[in-house]
Amino acid sequence: MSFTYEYPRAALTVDAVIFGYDASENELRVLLIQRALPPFQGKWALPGGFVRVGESTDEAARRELQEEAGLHKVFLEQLYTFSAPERDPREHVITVAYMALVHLLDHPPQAATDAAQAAWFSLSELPPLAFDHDQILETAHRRIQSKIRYEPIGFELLPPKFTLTQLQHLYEAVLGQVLDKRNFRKKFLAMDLLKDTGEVQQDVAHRAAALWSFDRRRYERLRKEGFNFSL
Amino acid sequence: MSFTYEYPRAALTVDAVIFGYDASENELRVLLIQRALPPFQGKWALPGGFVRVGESTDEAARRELQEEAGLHKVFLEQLYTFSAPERDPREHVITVAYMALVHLLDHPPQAATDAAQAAWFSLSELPPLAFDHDQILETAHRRIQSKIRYEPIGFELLPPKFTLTQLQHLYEAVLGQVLDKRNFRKKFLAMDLLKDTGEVQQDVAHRAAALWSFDRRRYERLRKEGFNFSL
DNA sequence: TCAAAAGTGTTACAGATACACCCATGT
DNA sequence: ACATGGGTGTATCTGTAACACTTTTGA
Repeated sequence: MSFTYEYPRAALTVDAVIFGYDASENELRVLLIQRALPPFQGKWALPGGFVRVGESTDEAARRELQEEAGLHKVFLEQLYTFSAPERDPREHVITVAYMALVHLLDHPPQAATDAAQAAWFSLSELPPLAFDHDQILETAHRRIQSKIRYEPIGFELLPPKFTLTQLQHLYEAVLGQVLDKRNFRKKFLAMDLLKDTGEVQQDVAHRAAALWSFDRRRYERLRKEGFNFSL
Repeated sequence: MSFTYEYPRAALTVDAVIFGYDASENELRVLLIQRALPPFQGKWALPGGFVRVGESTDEAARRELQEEAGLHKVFLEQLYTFSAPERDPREHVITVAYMALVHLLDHPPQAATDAAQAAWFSLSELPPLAFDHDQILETAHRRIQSKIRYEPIGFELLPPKFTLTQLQHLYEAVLGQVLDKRNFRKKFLAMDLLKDTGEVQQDVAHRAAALWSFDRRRYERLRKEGFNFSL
Protein backbone atom coordinates (compact mmCIF):
# COMPACT_ATOMS: atom_id res chain seq x y z
CA MET A 1 0.00 0.00 0.00
CA SER A 2 1.22 3.51 -0.68
CA PHE A 3 0.13 7.09 -0.35
CA THR A 4 0.49 9.79 -2.94
CA TYR A 5 0.44 13.56 -2.53
CA GLU A 6 0.68 16.50 -4.91
CA TYR A 7 3.57 18.04 -2.98
CA PRO A 8 6.39 16.33 -1.07
CA ARG A 9 5.82 15.98 2.65
CA ALA A 10 8.30 15.86 5.48
CA ALA A 11 8.03 12.94 7.89
CA LEU A 12 6.91 13.63 11.42
CA THR A 13 8.22 12.05 14.60
CA VAL A 14 8.07 12.58 18.34
CA ASP A 15 11.02 12.23 20.69
CA ALA A 16 10.95 12.24 24.46
CA VAL A 17 13.48 13.44 26.99
CA ILE A 18 12.62 11.29 29.99
CA PHE A 19 14.07 12.52 33.25
CA GLY A 20 14.39 10.41 36.36
CA TYR A 21 15.97 11.22 39.69
CA ASP A 22 18.41 8.83 41.30
CA ALA A 23 18.08 9.56 45.00
CA SER A 24 20.99 7.36 46.05
CA GLU A 25 23.45 9.11 43.74
CA ASN A 26 21.56 12.39 44.02
CA GLU A 27 21.64 12.83 40.26
CA LEU A 28 19.25 13.74 37.52
CA ARG A 29 19.25 11.10 34.80
CA VAL A 30 17.91 10.62 31.28
CA LEU A 31 16.61 7.48 29.68
CA LEU A 32 18.32 6.72 26.37
CA ILE A 33 17.99 3.83 23.98
CA GLN A 34 20.65 2.33 21.80
CA ARG A 35 19.57 2.31 18.20
CA ALA A 36 19.23 -1.14 16.63
CA LEU A 37 18.79 0.18 13.11
CA PRO A 38 20.38 2.72 10.80
CA PRO A 39 20.84 5.59 10.67
CA PHE A 40 23.12 5.99 13.67
CA GLN A 41 22.95 2.25 14.34
CA GLY A 42 24.47 1.46 17.73
CA LYS A 43 24.36 5.09 18.84
CA TRP A 44 22.39 6.26 21.85
CA ALA A 45 19.29 8.32 21.20
CA LEU A 46 16.13 9.66 22.76
CA PRO A 47 13.20 7.28 22.60
CA GLY A 48 10.76 8.28 19.90
CA GLY A 49 9.09 7.30 16.69
CA PHE A 50 6.81 8.22 13.87
CA VAL A 51 3.53 10.01 14.40
CA ARG A 52 0.61 8.21 12.80
CA VAL A 53 -1.93 10.04 10.75
CA GLY A 54 -5.05 10.57 12.83
CA GLU A 55 -3.13 10.72 16.08
CA SER A 56 -2.01 13.90 17.85
CA THR A 57 1.63 14.31 18.78
CA ASP A 58 0.64 14.06 22.44
CA GLU A 59 -0.95 10.70 21.76
CA ALA A 60 2.05 9.59 19.74
CA ALA A 61 4.41 10.59 22.53
CA ARG A 62 2.39 8.64 25.11
CA ARG A 63 2.23 5.64 22.82
CA GLU A 64 5.97 5.67 22.24
CA LEU A 65 6.65 6.05 25.96
CA GLN A 66 4.53 3.00 26.57
CA GLU A 67 5.98 0.96 23.71
CA GLU A 68 9.61 1.87 24.10
CA ALA A 69 9.94 2.28 27.83
CA GLY A 70 6.87 0.68 29.37
CA LEU A 71 5.84 4.02 30.87
CA HIS A 72 2.29 5.16 31.31
CA LYS A 73 0.51 7.89 33.21
CA VAL A 74 3.64 9.99 33.53
CA PHE A 75 4.05 13.76 33.47
CA LEU A 76 4.50 14.75 29.84
CA GLU A 77 4.71 18.14 28.18
CA GLN A 78 5.57 19.41 24.75
CA LEU A 79 9.01 20.97 24.60
CA TYR A 80 9.80 22.32 21.17
CA THR A 81 9.63 21.33 17.52
CA PHE A 82 12.91 20.70 15.73
CA SER A 83 12.78 21.00 11.98
CA ALA A 84 16.19 21.66 10.42
CA PRO A 85 16.12 19.81 7.06
CA GLU A 86 19.53 18.25 7.68
CA ARG A 87 18.76 16.85 11.14
CA ASP A 88 18.02 13.42 9.68
CA PRO A 89 20.42 12.17 6.99
CA ARG A 90 17.72 10.17 5.22
CA GLU A 91 15.20 12.86 4.46
CA HIS A 92 13.46 15.84 5.98
CA VAL A 93 12.08 14.65 9.32
CA ILE A 94 10.48 17.06 11.73
CA THR A 95 10.27 16.06 15.34
CA VAL A 96 8.07 17.34 18.11
CA ALA A 97 10.08 16.91 21.28
CA TYR A 98 8.50 16.14 24.65
CA MET A 99 9.74 16.14 28.20
CA ALA A 100 8.63 13.44 30.62
CA LEU A 101 9.25 13.09 34.35
CA VAL A 102 9.12 9.71 36.07
CA HIS A 103 9.95 8.02 39.35
CA LEU A 104 13.18 6.35 38.40
CA LEU A 105 12.90 3.41 40.73
CA ASP A 106 9.56 2.39 39.28
CA HIS A 107 11.13 2.13 35.87
CA PRO A 108 14.14 -0.10 35.49
CA PRO A 109 15.46 0.19 31.94
CA GLN A 110 13.83 -2.30 29.63
CA ALA A 111 14.73 -3.08 26.10
CA ALA A 112 12.02 -2.37 23.55
CA THR A 113 11.08 -3.59 20.14
CA ASP A 114 13.36 -1.53 17.92
CA ALA A 115 15.97 -0.60 20.53
CA ALA A 116 18.99 -2.75 21.28
CA GLN A 117 18.91 -1.64 24.92
CA ALA A 118 17.88 1.16 27.22
CA ALA A 119 19.76 2.80 30.09
CA TRP A 120 19.64 5.73 32.47
CA PHE A 121 22.49 8.20 31.96
CA SER A 122 23.67 10.90 34.28
CA LEU A 123 23.63 14.29 32.60
CA SER A 124 27.32 14.64 33.31
CA GLU A 125 28.23 11.39 31.56
CA LEU A 126 26.28 11.45 28.35
CA PRO A 127 27.41 9.40 25.38
CA PRO A 128 27.43 10.97 21.92
CA LEU A 129 23.86 11.09 20.68
CA ALA A 130 22.22 10.40 17.33
CA PHE A 131 20.61 13.13 15.20
CA ASP A 132 20.33 16.51 16.96
CA HIS A 133 19.37 14.80 20.20
CA ASP A 134 22.07 16.57 22.17
CA GLN A 135 20.40 19.84 21.29
CA ILE A 136 16.97 18.52 22.27
CA LEU A 137 18.33 17.25 25.55
CA GLU A 138 19.93 20.60 26.28
CA THR A 139 16.63 22.35 25.61
CA ALA A 140 14.87 19.96 27.96
CA HIS A 141 17.45 20.50 30.66
CA ARG A 142 17.01 24.26 30.49
CA ARG A 143 13.25 23.80 30.54
CA ILE A 144 13.18 21.62 33.62
CA GLN A 145 15.56 23.97 35.41
CA SER A 146 13.38 26.98 34.82
CA LYS A 147 10.06 25.18 35.21
CA ILE A 148 10.84 23.54 38.53
CA ARG A 149 11.16 27.00 40.06
CA TYR A 150 7.63 28.11 39.28
CA GLU A 151 5.61 24.93 39.00
CA PRO A 152 5.54 22.05 41.46
CA ILE A 153 6.84 19.45 39.04
CA GLY A 154 9.56 18.19 41.34
CA PHE A 155 7.12 15.73 42.90
CA GLU A 156 6.82 13.90 39.58
CA LEU A 157 10.38 12.73 40.12
CA LEU A 158 9.93 11.55 43.69
CA PRO A 159 7.98 8.71 45.27
CA PRO A 160 4.57 9.67 46.71
CA LYS A 161 6.06 9.96 50.20
CA PHE A 162 9.38 11.70 50.69
CA THR A 163 11.40 13.56 53.26
CA LEU A 164 12.13 17.26 53.08
CA THR A 165 15.80 16.45 52.70
CA GLN A 166 15.06 14.28 49.65
CA LEU A 167 13.00 17.08 48.18
CA GLN A 168 15.78 19.57 48.79
CA HIS A 169 18.40 17.27 47.26
CA LEU A 170 16.22 16.85 44.20
CA TYR A 171 16.02 20.60 43.76
CA GLU A 172 19.75 20.88 44.23
CA ALA A 173 20.37 18.18 41.62
CA VAL A 174 18.07 19.78 39.06
CA LEU A 175 19.23 23.33 39.63
CA GLY A 176 22.88 22.47 40.06
CA GLN A 177 23.25 24.61 43.17
CA VAL A 178 23.14 24.05 46.90
CA LEU A 179 20.28 25.48 48.92
CA ASP A 180 20.08 26.54 52.53
CA LYS A 181 18.31 23.88 54.57
CA ARG A 182 16.41 26.13 56.92
CA ASN A 183 15.31 28.57 54.26
CA PHE A 184 14.26 25.77 51.92
CA ARG A 185 12.05 24.17 54.56
CA LYS A 186 10.63 27.45 55.75
CA LYS A 187 9.66 28.52 52.26
CA PHE A 188 8.27 25.18 51.15
CA LEU A 189 6.23 24.62 54.28
CA ALA A 190 4.96 28.19 54.14
CA MET A 191 3.41 27.46 50.75
CA ASP A 192 1.31 24.86 52.51
CA LEU A 193 1.39 22.32 49.69
CA LEU A 194 2.76 19.43 51.68
CA LYS A 195 0.78 17.00 53.83
CA ASP A 196 2.47 15.42 56.80
CA THR A 197 1.68 11.71 56.39
CA GLY A 198 2.41 11.05 60.06
CA GLU A 199 4.80 8.34 58.96
CA VAL A 200 8.57 8.37 59.24
CA GLN A 201 11.47 6.86 57.36
CA GLN A 202 12.17 3.20 58.11
CA ASP A 203 15.46 1.40 58.51
CA VAL A 204 17.79 4.36 58.67
CA ALA A 205 20.76 4.37 60.98
CA HIS A 206 19.90 7.73 62.52
CA ARG A 207 16.89 9.79 63.49
CA ALA A 208 14.05 8.94 61.11
CA ALA A 209 12.76 11.88 59.06
CA ALA A 210 9.07 12.67 58.68
CA LEU A 211 7.48 11.61 55.39
CA TRP A 212 5.49 14.21 53.47
CA SER A 213 3.31 14.04 50.40
CA PHE A 214 2.35 16.64 47.82
CA ASP A 215 -1.23 17.85 48.24
CA ARG A 216 -2.16 18.24 44.59
CA ARG A 217 -5.79 19.05 45.31
CA ARG A 218 -4.80 21.87 47.60
CA TYR A 219 -2.36 23.19 45.00
CA GLU A 220 -5.07 23.28 42.33
CA ARG A 221 -7.39 25.10 44.67
CA LEU A 222 -4.79 27.72 45.60
CA ARG A 223 -3.80 28.14 41.97
CA LYS A 224 -7.35 29.01 41.01
CA GLU A 225 -7.28 31.72 43.66
CA GLY A 226 -4.20 33.27 42.07
CA PHE A 227 -1.48 31.54 44.06
CA ASN A 228 1.80 31.16 42.21
CA PHE A 229 4.21 28.44 43.13
CA SER A 230 7.73 29.75 43.38
CA LEU A 231 10.77 28.18 44.94
CA MET B 1 4.10 15.64 -10.49
CA SER B 2 3.35 13.64 -7.35
CA PHE B 3 5.05 12.10 -4.34
CA THR B 4 4.46 8.66 -2.95
CA TYR B 5 5.20 7.26 0.49
CA GLU B 6 4.83 3.90 2.15
CA TYR B 7 2.80 5.33 5.04
CA PRO B 8 0.35 8.22 5.05
CA ARG B 9 1.78 11.55 6.14
CA ALA B 10 0.12 14.48 7.83
CA ALA B 11 0.53 17.88 6.17
CA LEU B 12 2.61 20.49 7.94
CA THR B 13 1.90 24.20 8.18
CA VAL B 14 3.10 27.22 10.14
CA ASP B 15 0.82 29.91 11.55
CA ALA B 16 1.84 33.19 13.07
CA VAL B 17 0.26 35.25 15.81
CA ILE B 18 1.51 38.73 14.92
CA PHE B 19 1.16 41.26 17.70
CA GLY B 20 1.29 45.02 17.22
CA TYR B 21 0.75 47.81 19.68
CA ASP B 22 -1.57 50.69 18.86
CA ALA B 23 -0.21 53.57 20.92
CA SER B 24 -3.08 55.94 20.16
CA GLU B 25 -5.72 53.48 21.40
CA ASN B 26 -3.33 51.94 23.90
CA GLU B 27 -4.25 48.45 22.76
CA LEU B 28 -2.51 45.27 21.84
CA ARG B 29 -3.62 44.07 18.42
CA VAL B 30 -3.32 40.99 16.24
CA LEU B 31 -2.99 40.81 12.50
CA LEU B 32 -5.57 38.53 10.90
CA ILE B 33 -6.33 37.70 7.32
CA GLN B 34 -9.65 36.88 5.81
CA ARG B 35 -9.53 33.55 4.03
CA ALA B 36 -10.17 33.72 0.29
CA LEU B 37 -10.42 29.95 -0.13
CA PRO B 38 -12.11 27.01 1.57
CA PRO B 39 -12.11 25.69 4.16
CA PHE B 40 -13.48 28.49 6.31
CA GLN B 41 -13.73 30.75 3.28
CA GLY B 42 -14.47 34.30 4.35
CA LYS B 43 -13.50 33.62 7.96
CA TRP B 44 -10.67 35.42 9.70
CA ALA B 45 -7.56 33.42 10.44
CA LEU B 46 -3.94 33.67 11.45
CA PRO B 47 -1.56 34.17 8.55
CA GLY B 48 0.25 30.97 7.70
CA GLY B 49 0.87 28.34 5.08
CA PHE B 50 2.46 25.07 4.18
CA VAL B 51 6.02 24.21 5.11
CA ARG B 52 8.09 23.15 2.15
CA VAL B 53 10.30 20.12 2.27
CA GLY B 54 13.88 21.22 2.77
CA GLU B 55 12.89 24.29 4.74
CA SER B 56 12.79 24.59 8.53
CA THR B 57 9.62 25.79 10.19
CA ASP B 58 11.46 28.96 11.22
CA GLU B 59 12.26 29.65 7.59
CA ALA B 60 8.70 28.85 6.56
CA ALA B 61 7.33 31.22 9.18
CA ARG B 62 9.60 34.04 8.01
CA ARG B 63 8.68 33.38 4.41
CA GLU B 64 4.97 33.45 5.17
CA LEU B 65 5.35 36.65 7.17
CA GLN B 66 7.04 38.23 4.21
CA GLU B 67 4.61 36.88 1.62
CA GLU B 68 1.38 37.37 3.51
CA ALA B 69 2.08 40.51 5.47
CA GLY B 70 5.14 42.11 3.92
CA LEU B 71 7.03 41.74 7.20
CA HIS B 72 10.73 41.07 7.46
CA LYS B 73 13.33 41.22 10.20
CA VAL B 74 10.78 41.03 12.96
CA PHE B 75 10.94 39.33 16.33
CA LEU B 76 9.76 35.75 15.84
CA GLU B 77 9.69 32.80 18.17
CA GLN B 78 8.20 29.34 18.11
CA LEU B 79 5.15 29.03 20.31
CA TYR B 80 3.71 25.54 20.27
CA THR B 81 2.78 22.75 17.87
CA PHE B 82 -0.92 21.97 17.42
CA SER B 83 -1.68 18.53 16.11
CA ALA B 84 -5.23 17.41 16.92
CA PRO B 85 -6.33 15.30 13.93
CA GLU B 86 -9.66 17.12 13.67
CA ARG B 87 -8.25 20.63 13.67
CA ASP B 88 -8.47 20.82 9.89
CA PRO B 89 -11.63 19.40 8.30
CA ARG B 90 -9.84 18.32 5.12
CA GLU B 91 -7.20 16.03 6.54
CA HIS B 92 -4.68 15.73 9.35
CA VAL B 93 -2.70 18.99 9.30
CA ILE B 94 -0.18 19.75 11.99
CA THR B 95 0.78 23.34 12.52
CA VAL B 96 3.79 24.85 14.23
CA ALA B 97 2.60 28.15 15.66
CA TYR B 98 4.86 31.20 15.95
CA MET B 99 4.57 34.52 17.72
CA ALA B 100 5.81 37.70 16.05
CA LEU B 101 6.12 41.21 17.43
CA VAL B 102 6.12 44.24 15.12
CA HIS B 103 5.89 48.01 15.19
CA LEU B 104 2.29 48.43 14.18
CA LEU B 105 2.70 51.78 12.47
CA ASP B 106 5.36 50.43 10.13
CA HIS B 107 2.96 47.78 8.94
CA PRO B 108 -0.37 48.94 7.57
CA PRO B 109 -2.47 45.91 6.70
CA GLN B 110 -1.89 44.76 3.17
CA ALA B 111 -3.77 42.19 1.24
CA ALA B 112 -1.72 39.24 0.13
CA THR B 113 -1.90 36.66 -2.59
CA ASP B 114 -4.26 34.14 -1.07
CA ALA B 115 -5.92 36.39 1.49
CA ALA B 116 -8.98 38.48 0.71
CA GLN B 117 -7.81 41.15 3.14
CA ALA B 118 -5.83 41.74 6.28
CA ALA B 119 -6.62 43.81 9.35
CA TRP B 120 -5.44 44.52 12.86
CA PHE B 121 -7.89 43.40 15.56
CA SER B 122 -7.99 44.42 19.15
CA LEU B 123 -7.85 41.39 21.45
CA SER B 124 -11.14 42.46 22.98
CA GLU B 125 -12.96 42.54 19.64
CA LEU B 126 -11.91 39.38 17.89
CA PRO B 127 -14.08 37.88 15.17
CA PRO B 128 -14.72 34.13 15.14
CA LEU B 129 -11.61 32.43 13.82
CA ALA B 130 -10.99 29.57 11.44
CA PHE B 131 -9.59 26.19 12.56
CA ASP B 132 -8.33 26.15 16.16
CA HIS B 133 -6.85 29.61 15.75
CA ASP B 134 -8.65 30.98 18.79
CA GLN B 135 -6.77 28.45 20.86
CA ILE B 136 -3.46 29.35 19.23
CA LEU B 137 -4.12 33.03 19.83
CA GLU B 138 -4.91 32.41 23.47
CA THR B 139 -1.66 30.49 23.85
CA ALA B 140 0.23 33.37 22.27
CA HIS B 141 -1.46 35.90 24.51
CA ARG B 142 -0.47 33.98 27.62
CA ARG B 143 3.05 33.64 26.27
CA ILE B 144 3.55 37.34 25.61
CA GLN B 145 2.11 38.21 29.00
CA SER B 146 4.52 36.00 30.84
CA LYS B 147 7.48 36.64 28.59
CA ILE B 148 7.33 40.42 28.69
CA ARG B 149 7.97 40.26 32.43
CA TYR B 150 11.31 38.52 32.19
CA GLU B 151 12.66 39.40 28.77
CA PRO B 152 12.89 42.85 27.24
CA ILE B 153 10.62 42.10 24.29
CA GLY B 154 8.38 45.11 24.81
CA PHE B 155 10.70 47.21 22.67
CA GLU B 156 9.86 45.07 19.65
CA LEU B 157 6.41 46.63 19.74
CA LEU B 158 7.55 50.25 20.05
CA PRO B 159 9.35 52.61 17.67
CA PRO B 160 13.10 52.91 18.25
CA LYS B 161 12.61 56.08 20.27
CA PHE B 162 9.86 56.24 22.86
CA THR B 163 8.86 57.98 26.05
CA LEU B 164 8.72 56.27 29.41
CA THR B 165 4.98 56.86 29.48
CA GLN B 166 4.59 55.05 26.16
CA LEU B 167 6.63 52.16 27.50
CA GLN B 168 4.52 52.00 30.62
CA HIS B 169 1.29 52.11 28.67
CA LEU B 170 2.51 49.26 26.50
CA TYR B 171 3.21 47.15 29.56
CA GLU B 172 -0.19 48.01 30.95
CA ALA B 173 -1.86 47.03 27.68
CA VAL B 174 -0.06 43.71 27.45
CA LEU B 175 -0.43 42.78 31.10
CA GLY B 176 -3.94 44.13 31.45
CA GLN B 177 -3.17 45.95 34.68
CA VAL B 178 -2.20 49.46 35.68
CA LEU B 179 1.25 50.14 37.01
CA ASP B 180 2.53 52.81 39.34
CA LYS B 181 4.29 55.56 37.39
CA ARG B 182 7.06 56.30 39.85
CA ASN B 183 7.83 52.68 40.61
CA PHE B 184 7.80 51.74 36.93
CA ARG B 185 10.30 54.45 36.04
CA LYS B 186 12.48 53.78 39.04
CA LYS B 187 12.72 50.09 38.29
CA PHE B 188 13.22 50.39 34.56
CA LEU B 189 15.86 53.09 34.83
CA ALA B 190 17.63 51.19 37.60
CA MET B 191 18.13 48.26 35.18
CA ASP B 192 20.15 50.67 33.08
CA LEU B 193 18.97 49.32 29.73
CA LEU B 194 17.67 52.61 28.35
CA LYS B 195 19.73 55.26 26.59
CA ASP B 196 18.58 58.87 26.82
CA THR B 197 18.62 60.03 23.22
CA GLY B 198 18.74 63.67 24.29
CA GLU B 199 15.75 64.32 22.08
CA VAL B 200 12.23 65.14 23.17
CA GLN B 201 8.73 64.58 21.83
CA GLN B 202 7.65 67.03 19.11
CA ASP B 203 4.32 68.73 18.55
CA VAL B 204 2.64 67.91 21.81
CA ALA B 205 0.39 70.42 23.54
CA HIS B 206 2.16 70.08 26.86
CA ARG B 207 5.61 69.55 28.29
CA ALA B 208 7.55 67.38 25.85
CA ALA B 209 8.73 64.07 27.25
CA ALA B 210 12.28 62.80 26.86
CA LEU B 211 12.82 60.13 24.20
CA TRP B 212 14.66 56.97 25.19
CA SER B 213 15.95 53.99 23.26
CA PHE B 214 16.65 50.39 24.25
CA ASP B 215 20.36 49.68 24.55
CA ARG B 216 20.40 46.15 23.20
CA ARG B 217 24.16 45.87 23.25
CA ARG B 218 24.27 46.78 26.90
CA TYR B 219 21.52 44.26 27.62
CA GLU B 220 23.43 41.46 25.92
CA ARG B 221 26.54 42.35 27.89
CA LEU B 222 24.72 42.36 31.22
CA ARG B 223 22.95 39.13 30.35
CA LYS B 224 26.24 37.36 29.83
CA GLU B 225 27.26 38.48 33.31
CA GLY B 226 24.17 36.84 34.77
CA PHE B 227 21.78 39.80 34.80
CA ASN B 228 18.12 38.84 34.56
CA PHE B 229 15.61 41.25 33.17
CA SER B 230 12.53 41.42 35.33
CA LEU B 231 9.77 43.95 35.36
C1' DT C 1 28.92 7.27 73.55
C1' DC C 2 29.42 8.11 69.02
C1' DA C 3 27.97 8.96 64.32
C1' DA C 4 24.63 10.68 61.28
C1' DA C 5 21.11 13.23 59.83
C1' DA C 6 16.71 15.78 61.53
C1' DG C 7 14.93 19.67 62.98
C1' DT C 8 14.54 24.50 64.37
C1' DG C 9 14.61 30.96 64.86
C1' DT C 10 16.45 35.38 64.55
C1' DT C 11 18.67 39.26 62.52
C1' DA C 12 20.03 42.04 58.64
C1' DC C 13 19.32 43.61 54.16
C1' DA C 14 17.23 44.51 49.73
C1' DG C 15 13.66 45.13 46.85
C1' DA C 16 8.68 46.14 46.36
C1' DT C 17 4.87 48.96 47.35
C1' DA C 18 2.20 52.92 48.42
C1' DC C 19 1.59 57.49 47.84
C1' DA C 20 0.98 63.40 46.03
C1' DC C 21 2.83 67.39 44.44
C1' DC C 22 5.42 70.71 41.51
C1' DC C 23 7.11 71.62 36.75
C1' DA C 24 7.31 72.64 31.86
C1' DT C 25 4.99 73.69 27.79
C1' DG C 26 1.47 75.01 24.43
C1' DT C 27 -2.98 77.14 23.79
C1' DA D 1 -4.06 81.57 33.35
C1' DC D 2 -5.21 77.17 32.49
C1' DA D 3 -5.02 72.48 30.89
C1' DT D 4 -2.19 68.58 30.08
C1' DG D 5 0.91 65.32 30.91
C1' DG D 6 6.12 65.07 32.66
C1' DG D 7 8.83 64.27 36.20
C1' DT D 8 10.36 63.29 41.01
C1' DG D 9 11.41 61.09 46.72
C1' DT D 10 10.42 58.86 51.00
C1' DA D 11 8.58 55.79 54.41
C1' DT D 12 6.94 51.29 55.16
C1' DC D 13 6.46 46.63 54.42
C1' DT D 14 7.61 42.10 52.91
C1' DG D 15 10.33 38.56 51.55
C1' DT D 16 15.10 36.78 51.09
C1' DA D 17 19.61 35.59 52.74
C1' DA D 18 22.83 34.40 56.12
C1' DC D 19 23.88 31.73 59.78
C1' DA D 20 24.85 27.24 64.17
C1' DC D 21 23.28 24.48 67.55
C1' DT D 22 20.29 20.84 69.83
C1' DT D 23 17.68 16.54 69.22
C1' DT D 24 16.75 11.91 67.95
C1' DT D 25 17.95 7.41 66.76
C1' DG D 26 20.53 3.24 65.72
C1' DA D 27 24.89 1.01 65.80
